[in-house]
Amino acid sequence: METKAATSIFESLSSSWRLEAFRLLVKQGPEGMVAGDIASALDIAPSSLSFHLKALTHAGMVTVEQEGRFQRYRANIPLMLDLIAYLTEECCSGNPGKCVDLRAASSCADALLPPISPK
Amino acid sequence: METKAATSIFESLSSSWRLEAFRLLVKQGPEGMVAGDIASALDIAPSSLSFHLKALTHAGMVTVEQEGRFQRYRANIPLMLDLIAYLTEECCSGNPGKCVDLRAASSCADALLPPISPK
DNA sequence: GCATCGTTTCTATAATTGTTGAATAGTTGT
DNA sequence: ACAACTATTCAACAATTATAGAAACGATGC
Repeated sequence: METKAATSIFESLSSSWRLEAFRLLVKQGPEGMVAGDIASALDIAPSSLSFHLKALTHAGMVTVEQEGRFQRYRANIPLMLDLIAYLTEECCSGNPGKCVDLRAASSCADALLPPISPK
Repeated sequence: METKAATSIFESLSSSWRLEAFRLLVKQGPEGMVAGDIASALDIAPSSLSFHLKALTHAGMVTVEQEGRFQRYRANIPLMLDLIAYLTEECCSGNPGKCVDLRAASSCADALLPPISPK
């Protein structure tokens, strides 16, 4: 992943509306949600939601598919995982020992970083 | 993690300067880097870097410690991992089957999400 | 104490982002 | 073709964010 793509994604998650919408879609899984239902769930003006969904779509974090007169949105989980990989890659320059203490301090601990191994 | 804290973090990673600085610090590990070295590495004006490091510090993604006349910055790895946990929690409402295909599509695959288990 | 070094803060300006309501466009059912 | 429904686009305005250079601040060494 390039820096530009990553900043675009982070920017897309940097507003409350957009983060809440994305998390809602992550929770919803492959089923996704149509725009109107998202607007209802978040209690946001349709035009405002459209603005934010467009930002998420442009960043690639959500996909949209027409479904009759509805627009169905879905979270792009693979991209989310790629972003996580981008953020954590080269952690401590791949030096095993340096990371362990830092990992232990997280509430989610080891599950979220690739297994410790020499570079 | 609350939404507000998460958006603050995403916002702090949404500029190229800040993302590059943070990744540099992640790579550097516990050793961290002093402000001047970061500025040199990124080729950015000191006052501009200070502005961006302040944003990262305010979001909690980096810590700063005085070291003689230098300021040493370090990435907050545990918070990074907490952020990842926040982003991935409740994925597909904890419904095992729905996630597998999505996970497989990522270049980093299964390592990055908590093990699949019923809610 | 004074000059120097590393860094931050201040000031002004430029650029970007978010909000709202009205208008527009596409889809469906009659 | 028409009216109803879903959603996006547009336009104007308000608010926020980024930049660069100058000034200020704290720490160090002579």
